Amino acid sequence: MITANYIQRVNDYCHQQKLKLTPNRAAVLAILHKQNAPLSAYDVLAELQQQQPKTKPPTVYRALEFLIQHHFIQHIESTSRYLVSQQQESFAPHPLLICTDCKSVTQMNLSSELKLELDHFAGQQGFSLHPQSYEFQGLCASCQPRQSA
Amino acid sequence: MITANYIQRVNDYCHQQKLKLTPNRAAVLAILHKQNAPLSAYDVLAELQQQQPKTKPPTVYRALEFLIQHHFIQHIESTSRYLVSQQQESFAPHPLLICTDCKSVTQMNLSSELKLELDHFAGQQGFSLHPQSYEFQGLCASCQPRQSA
DNA sequence: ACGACCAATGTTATAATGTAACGCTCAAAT
DNA sequence: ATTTGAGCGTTACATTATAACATTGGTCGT
Repeated sequence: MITANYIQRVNDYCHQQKLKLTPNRAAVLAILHKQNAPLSAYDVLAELQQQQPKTKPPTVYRALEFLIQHHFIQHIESTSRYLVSQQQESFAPHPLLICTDCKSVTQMNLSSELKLELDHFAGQQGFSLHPQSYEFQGLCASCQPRQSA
Repeated sequence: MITANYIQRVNDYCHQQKLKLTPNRAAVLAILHKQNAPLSAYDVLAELQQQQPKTKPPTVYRALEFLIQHHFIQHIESTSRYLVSQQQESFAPHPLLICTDCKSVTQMNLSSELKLELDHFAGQQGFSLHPQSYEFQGLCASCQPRQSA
């Protein structure tokens, strides 16, 4: 999806929900969408500074915080990167698969049965899970040891 | 379990496995075990410096790396803390529940069926999961909004 | 015993990530 | 018209982590 169209769509959604997609926030989201890859806050900062050289870290972090809170992006904890959420009908996070070797990230879909089971196990410890804010570590297809034939 | 006994047990295990639990590594593990709570690398450093004032960050990070690699401790990615793995029969990580409010952490047990299902979903994306290196975000019992009766 | 080797550690310096605190502005609410 | 509060600018700093190189100390082959 073209970034401009995507931003427009997010903008519409924000109007509906009475959220303010300010120019800063839109710019940060656009940068993440255009790259479509996990970026560090300072990667985003560097991009922003192309447009507005005086931008400082808190500006970026504040925008990221807003975008995370409303599920437009996800914070990848294990690599300190930020990624646009793959969107189906609505804006929501997805469980992430993190390759511990090459650090690549894939968004995963879990069945609703499986989500219920996870809720159940978490509930045994008194926890209520945020929907789909999970990270799983493993090895991606390219980083798995090859079979010797 | 008393820390001295625990360290002894780890030491025995390391001998069996031909791993070297050096004094540094043992000291770091003992600190984490004694506190039995998620500690930052610099918390550990401060403790170590009580015993050996000239200790520097790389010493701690190297010990942590060893301890993580062999599953004696886990790195909590979302809070940059380190925690002794709860041990059943063997040394292995556990899925973690992280409270996004108070940052408390609980180790969770999943059924083996559930683990298989997770492997299945990850496999659809070509991923092979490391056993139980998962983090789930949610709210712990104390941080959940109360029902108004 | 001797030296070659290698893993672990010591040491210096710095990189990368994230935040506290304060003040300004501007639009919305009263 | 004032008040209020969210968003942002700015300074300074805190926290987390690592690169790079020197040193030590034990193990192995000869």
